[in-house]
Amino acid sequence: MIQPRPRTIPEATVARLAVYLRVLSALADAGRSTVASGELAAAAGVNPAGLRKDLSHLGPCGVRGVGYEVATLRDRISGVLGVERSRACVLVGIGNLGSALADYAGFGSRGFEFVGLFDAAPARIGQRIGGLTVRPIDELEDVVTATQASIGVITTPAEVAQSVCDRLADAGVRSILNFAPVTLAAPDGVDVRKVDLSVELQVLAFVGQQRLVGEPA
Amino acid sequence: MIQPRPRTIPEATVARLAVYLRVLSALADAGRSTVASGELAAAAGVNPAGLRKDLSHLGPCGVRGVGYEVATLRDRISGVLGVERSRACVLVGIGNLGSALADYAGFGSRGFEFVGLFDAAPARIGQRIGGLTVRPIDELEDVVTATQASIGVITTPAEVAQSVCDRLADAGVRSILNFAPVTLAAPDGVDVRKVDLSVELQVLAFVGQQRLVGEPA
DNA sequence: AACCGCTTGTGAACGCAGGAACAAAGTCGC
DNA sequence: GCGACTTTGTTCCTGCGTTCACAAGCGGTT
Repeated sequence: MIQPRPRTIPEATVARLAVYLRVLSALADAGRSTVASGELAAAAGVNPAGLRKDLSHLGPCGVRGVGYEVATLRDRISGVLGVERSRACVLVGIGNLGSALADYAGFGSRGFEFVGLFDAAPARIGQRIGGLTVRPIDELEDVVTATQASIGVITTPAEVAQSVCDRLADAGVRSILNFAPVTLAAPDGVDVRKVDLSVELQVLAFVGQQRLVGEPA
Repeated sequence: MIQPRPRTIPEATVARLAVYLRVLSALADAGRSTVASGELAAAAGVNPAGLRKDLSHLGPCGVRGVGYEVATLRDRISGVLGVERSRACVLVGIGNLGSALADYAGFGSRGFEFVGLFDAAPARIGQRIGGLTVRPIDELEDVVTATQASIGVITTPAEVAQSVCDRLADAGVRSILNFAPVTLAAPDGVDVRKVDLSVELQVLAFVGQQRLVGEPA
């Protein structure tokens, strides 16, 4: 399976492809067979021209004058994003947020499978969430090794996030999604991505108040 | 209180300011009095020059040859972000994720106060989370009006997110943070910001697999 | 009092993402 | 069979964000 296309896809495009994929799945379930870029862009909340440019990274996959075939495009994006391959993930920190992620059915249909839930609190160990049992943090390395998990999710308190990150990296995890409100340092070859819920809220509030000042109309 | 500075601050800068604020608070708690841009940038995970440019939007607030005074800079950023003003927020959808947000103490210290938790499921109504009682969704409009809440957070299932968004907007909420995996439409004047956890995971996985292909070393 | 080292703040160049406009291509109607 | 319409794929351009590099300024030292 050769790849004659430019092998790099911008990160912003990848994020939008995931959104398109969700919309296309909904359209397919609704029985739609084709869709034009304008409609798809409206459903995804983006500009039609930008959408077509995003799709052009996958090579030609539409029919001029008609639009895109829903099922075909969905499968094409699935293939590029690697949805059909199952990826083993471990999740550390089973508080409310960790429970929410472990319980979220949406991950399974996107190729992500949690193979281990870990926490340090004895009270949480043994809980069953989303078909898995919470295990003590000491077993982290063993599980990562045994399952070849490549993705780790950190939903611990900030104080222990760095040590968890170090242990994940040492155990061989190459991609880490961090929800703890700290900036993590990781060795080269390990990609850390941060999601900070309070920062999102802060930005939202700021643009809101700035709009009031800018447009006192 | 005049503002001779350019009154627009880039959104990307605002997001980083929130991160700097957190780091500065930690430094202040640790007893540090001054900090240089290099150290602060390392702690925040950004480029030193970019950090200085970000701070330049607030006007001069450092001392050349020395660095930044921790407490002063912290207070300056707090003022710009409006942390000290309390903002009333409502949260709709008290599942695992909603509970995690309602329970997260970090919001209170950033100027965000939840004044209403809502859910449609009778089983959840009456639960107490983070000092508040979950109320039926029917009371949403009344609470928003009474508290003048300006921020709404949606953590409902995707199917009902749009209707909740409509009701929030009608009730007068101007800023909405959406965690449901759908793209919401809102009238002009209402700012919707989306956080999609599965998209984050998807992007993380993609760059991880792309790195393997790109650098087979 | 003058020098030196350190750090900030800013100006310029680079690269990238986003938007608009246009040509290619395929389908539908006559 | 031919023309016109629709929609894609691409190209150009504009603006923003990021990075590098340097001048300005302050404290400490002699």
